[in-house]
Amino acid sequence: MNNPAVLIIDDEAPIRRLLQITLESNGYNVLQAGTGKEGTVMAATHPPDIILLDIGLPDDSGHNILKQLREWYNQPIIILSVQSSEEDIVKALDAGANDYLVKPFRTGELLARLRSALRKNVNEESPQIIIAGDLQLDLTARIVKKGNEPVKLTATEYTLLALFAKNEGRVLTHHYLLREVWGPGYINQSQYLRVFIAQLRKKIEQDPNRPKPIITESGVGYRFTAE
Amino acid sequence: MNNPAVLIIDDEAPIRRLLQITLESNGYNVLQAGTGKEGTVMAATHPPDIILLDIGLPDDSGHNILKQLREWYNQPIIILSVQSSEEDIVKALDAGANDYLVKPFRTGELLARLRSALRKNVNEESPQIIIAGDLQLDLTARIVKKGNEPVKLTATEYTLLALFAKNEGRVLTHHYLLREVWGPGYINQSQYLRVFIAQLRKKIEQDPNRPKPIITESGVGYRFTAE
DNA sequence: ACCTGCGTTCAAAAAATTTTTACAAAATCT
DNA sequence: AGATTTTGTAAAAATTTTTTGAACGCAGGT
Repeated sequence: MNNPAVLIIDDEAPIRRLLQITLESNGYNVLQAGTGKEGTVMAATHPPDIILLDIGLPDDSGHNILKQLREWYNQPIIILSVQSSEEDIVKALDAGANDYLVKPFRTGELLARLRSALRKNVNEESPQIIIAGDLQLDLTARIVKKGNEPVKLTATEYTLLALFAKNEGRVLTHHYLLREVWGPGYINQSQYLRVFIAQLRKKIEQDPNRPKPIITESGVGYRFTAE
Repeated sequence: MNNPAVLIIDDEAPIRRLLQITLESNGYNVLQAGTGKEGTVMAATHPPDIILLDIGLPDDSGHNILKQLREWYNQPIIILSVQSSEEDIVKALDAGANDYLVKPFRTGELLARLRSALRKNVNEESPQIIIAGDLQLDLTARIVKKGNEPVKLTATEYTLLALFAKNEGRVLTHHYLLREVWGPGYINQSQYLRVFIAQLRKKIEQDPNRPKPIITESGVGYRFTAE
């Protein structure tokens, strides 16, 4: 991964600044938020590769923010907290946190735990080239070919298709697709989805005899299949 | 995951025993090894879902064992250690450990970190697949296959079948099915149920010689059976 | 200022699904 | 066995969802 993006959610500006310096000098792109609300918005608009969340924020209990984030955010979340009680730690981990560091923490350890949390996700992203019928997706190069002809896709179309390719065979709900492609604020705009599915189909659809690669699951969502 | 298997590699028998009792009473299957060598062999012969590795063993530096395990073992490894120096922690995490707990650790925290480490693997893989005769339900992908042919189900039909599959062998009352599938306001619309049971049967019914998978319990409800 | 490409919105047509209705078949009770 | 209740099936009507075409507006480039 090139320059992973880290979102820091912490109400103490000095700590944010310290973290920013440390992280940036170690090759991370740093985003910051001073409140939980700001943090959830930023996570939605610029989804980072990992979140550092300080529990004990002014505008909302950090646990609520964690819960809120976990409803849709699937990347690692590391908790930073002055609370060292077992109860706090267990609560946060069971709410979906991946790790919990007690403040004051050691910089080297934080960096190591960041690397550890990010490592897994790298391993998961296995085949970067996906074949589906006569379709060929190169997710790293962002190139789509049908047969041997390159297919020209717009940004949104590509995001949508890539999402399908990464979840081949699985049904993706309208809800999920809208949130991933357009953002959490668009989960009711199913019309967008319909229009773009139609456009995608027009561009990537194969011989009429073959089964179509994007299957409609009426009332539920869509499924992309390689068969 | 049903009863995840945990491998404890620790040279102190009392600690192993303590861990065993704690873990078993929390629904884990426990494997034990008193030396690093024994541990690597056991991990290879009975691959556990997660490993608890005490660094500081007699026959080999724990770090070497960690490195050795990581050459092929992809499940989470949590380090337990009396060493709390930053150097040790960073070294272990960078060698592939997923977490690092300093002894003496708190039991609740250990359990929470176990859950956290296992959670990811559950989410990422292990599709929940239920087999019933020649029927195959993939509850995560929302796919139903009969033999090798995919079966096309509507949203309601699928909800109903998934409910049956999750309660295989159990009688589900009309009342219950109507409430779960259509909602609490529909518990008297038994006609809906009849129609959809008929449609489901038409789609998933097997060879006429086989017993039918959806059994009518007259006056009570229906039962789905895998045999 | 004028294109052009892209994303969004709207609306009507088409398709799929659910609900309703009516009646046949089966099971249960007396 | 006969009556009664419960269940199964088919087809229609009603509703929902999807597809499709067209048009609008914004932003970047010329």
